[in-house]
Amino acid sequence: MSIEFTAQIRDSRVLSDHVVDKLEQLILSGRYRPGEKLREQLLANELGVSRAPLREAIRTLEGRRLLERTPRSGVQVVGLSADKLAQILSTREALEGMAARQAAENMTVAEVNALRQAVEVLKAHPADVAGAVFSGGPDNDFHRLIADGSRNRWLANILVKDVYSLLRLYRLQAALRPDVADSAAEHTAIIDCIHARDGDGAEAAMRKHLRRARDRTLQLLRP
Amino acid sequence: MSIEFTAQIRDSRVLSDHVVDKLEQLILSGRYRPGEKLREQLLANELGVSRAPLREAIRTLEGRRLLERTPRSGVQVVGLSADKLAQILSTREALEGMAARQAAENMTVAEVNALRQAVEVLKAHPADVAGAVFSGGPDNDFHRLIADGSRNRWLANILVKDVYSLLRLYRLQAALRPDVADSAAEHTAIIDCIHARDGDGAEAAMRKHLRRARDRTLQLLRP
DNA sequence: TCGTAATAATTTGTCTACAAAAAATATGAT
DNA sequence: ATCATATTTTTTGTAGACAAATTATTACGA
Repeated sequence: MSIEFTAQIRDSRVLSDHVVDKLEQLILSGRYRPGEKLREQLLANELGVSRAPLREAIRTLEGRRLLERTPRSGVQVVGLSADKLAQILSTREALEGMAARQAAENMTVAEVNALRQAVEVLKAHPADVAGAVFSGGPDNDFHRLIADGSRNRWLANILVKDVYSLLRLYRLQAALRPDVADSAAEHTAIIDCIHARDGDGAEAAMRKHLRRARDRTLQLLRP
Repeated sequence: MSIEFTAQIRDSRVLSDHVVDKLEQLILSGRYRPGEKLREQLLANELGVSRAPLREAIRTLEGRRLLERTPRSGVQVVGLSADKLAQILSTREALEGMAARQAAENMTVAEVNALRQAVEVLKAHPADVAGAVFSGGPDNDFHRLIADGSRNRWLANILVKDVYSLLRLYRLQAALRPDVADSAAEHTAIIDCIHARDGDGAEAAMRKHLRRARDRTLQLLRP
């Protein structure tokens, strides 16, 4: 009975960690809507756990800004607004620009190839993207690969855990979807800079790409 | 000798919120060191609370990356490393650059004046800065004012709650302190751009400032 | 002496119960 | 009928107890 074996079969996570995932999934799938109030006992029953691990999970998701807590009043799914979305998208632009820069410095050749392939998938199956909002989807893949490629776990964590899940919530609720068709050229430009180890160029290209997507999204939202 | 809470238990916040603050303070003051393992029952006794609110507070501080949890093993204060610090400082550069840009777009004239005053305080009392690492201090004021001035609550929250507290931990443990003397000119350059509503310039100046501080810090850490 | 296995002790994870606060409902006065 | 007040009901916050897993300790054998 080796240590590696036991570590593999044993679930290294704990009940409240699973509750975090499940609850996030319930929110991101639309089961609980933005602004909706959650009753702890009901939710605990629905998830088949007691309130203790649920409350811990709530604190975690509160930290990710997916839940909002009003002391002695209750928790609710975060409310959506165009203003808040603008703030998130600006933050994303800053973070992902830096991610692209560091990806250009640190990505392996194999990872760059994986990036190109991700964009090919995007071009080949643009129809899939709409339905893939729930699970992340290929467009998310592209940005996720860059986040990981930055070799900056701190930055990647904020992007993946905090930013992307909230953006998925907006996309679902506002029926927004990334315009993959138009941004194919921009994606390629980003990859080319990363391939050439051009950090400045990669950051600039990524920020231009995200700025354009942000302007377009916000224009759709408040005309 | 237990660290009890005084009279203010009955406000809009809840016990676990106070535990978050108190525990953060214990870590940032050096009472619990980076890498140190925390035993829940002992800590709960010391704080004068039960384990339930303590565990909720732990989840919150885990989200802020100040604590690390190993399921069924325990929680420990986050470990420090030069590599991790480099990641945090790069992330900070990206975020605070964007904050400076948006501050240039959104700050009121009064806020810009407050900013100038903060720099004056910094120039007048450079000696205070070293001892002020624990409580934030005037240098923190400068960056905090810009974060607030960005009018981007999302970005400001990440900076203030996640980034700054961790940087304080590094400064305390590694006996690092910002070189306020040399950076006075850089501070002024940033403010001038903000005053002139020059977003591009403000972001560039802030990033240059932070890049220089980062290089200097990392050089001290691994020569 | 060192490493390994079995046992004991500690610590974490979860549940249930109770107290306190907030929300909902009912009651009464103007 | 409407507003304010008192009550009931619901929901949140905290504590304490128990079960499960990990860590420490001891005993044993090579």
